[in-house]
Amino acid sequence: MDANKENSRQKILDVAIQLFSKSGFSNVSIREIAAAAGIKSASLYYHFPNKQSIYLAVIEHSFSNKAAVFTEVLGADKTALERLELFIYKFTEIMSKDENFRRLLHREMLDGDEERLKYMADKVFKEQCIAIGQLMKEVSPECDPHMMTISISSLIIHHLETAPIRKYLPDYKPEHDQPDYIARHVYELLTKAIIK
Amino acid sequence: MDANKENSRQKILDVAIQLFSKSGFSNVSIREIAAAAGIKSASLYYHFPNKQSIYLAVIEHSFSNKAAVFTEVLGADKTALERLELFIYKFTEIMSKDENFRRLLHREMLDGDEERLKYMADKVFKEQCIAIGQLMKEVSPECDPHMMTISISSLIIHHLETAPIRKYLPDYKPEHDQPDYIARHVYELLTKAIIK
DNA sequence: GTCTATATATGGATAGAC
DNA sequence: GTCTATCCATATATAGAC
Repeated sequence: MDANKENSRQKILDVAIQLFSKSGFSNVSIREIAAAAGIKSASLYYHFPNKQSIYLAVIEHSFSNKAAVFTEVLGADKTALERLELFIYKFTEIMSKDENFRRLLHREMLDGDEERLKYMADKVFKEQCIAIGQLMKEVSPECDPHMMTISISSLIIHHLETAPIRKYLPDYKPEHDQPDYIARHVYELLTKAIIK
Repeated sequence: MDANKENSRQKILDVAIQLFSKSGFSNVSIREIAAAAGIKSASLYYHFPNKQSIYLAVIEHSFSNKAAVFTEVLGADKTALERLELFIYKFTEIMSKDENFRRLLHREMLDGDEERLKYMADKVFKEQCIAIGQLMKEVSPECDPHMMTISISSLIIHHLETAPIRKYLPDYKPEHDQPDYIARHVYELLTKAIIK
């Protein structure tokens, strides 16, 4: 039946995102994906023409709908500074939960070709970047919106992404891994100068 | 002669760091490394027992001597704030020049096992983290030294590392890629609150 | 130290039955 | 839609000559 076709396709994508996120494109075999999806590798070729197309479907599926999440927060009926705070907390929370997305993003930054990077820029980031840039100019008119936007996302993503190594670094405390702690740190870093 | 042995070994490491940095461990073949080093793949096994050992040698070679570079800057006879500024500019400049190191680091964060992450923490970062943490407490006694240290390095590394995609993002200007511009942005972000 | 030749394994992909 | 069987390319690694 038709339901099986969609079921299998979805199952393949579900296991593939996990595997690709964990190990990267070339460290995941067709056989591995098929086994995790509960079918034989030949059957997988009924749903996708080749390995590359699975990966691209994973990227597209994983990156779509990310842009829309923050539109609400960034357009809320609050002061600019309140919206900034809200965005930082929301962004940290969402990024903290979606490790697959974070790692795929990370991998694409290293190995994505020009076409894929442009796709990500246009379809995943552009809309939010404009909104955050706008917000930053409201908060601080003379700032560089491009640099500030990158800085904010960098701070949040990097604190989350460095968790595996930070625990071996000086002054580490378990609460450093908690989304709210990270969000607070980032918000205060932006709004309070370290010198009085 | 003995010189040839060391020459070949060094040549292999030199080409291997470039290839591993560019494509990652599993996307580089022994044949590729051998060809780039000007020998046949069988000859490569005279110098290294297997592919993994080449990679580990590359990591060790590439990551050693990184820790010492900043000791001078961080120990300079200046005010804490001046040392912070000096460190940020120096760190940005060095990271900007050594793309191989940056990308290997990036890859290790994704794929490094516990042992390699611990090695990196101890041998590459620990010493500097302590120095920067100390410096930050001098500049701002009530700050969280662990979070501040990660934040500073994140900001710098991420601005450099996102260069390939930033050019497709809103408000991008070519000077955003220049080390001095990035360093200035980071220093001002830390020292000037975005709200007055 | 470097070579040629080759053993051996694994992975992507296809053919054709059910 | 999924299977079994198989082709073919590529990769790591070894054997043994020079």
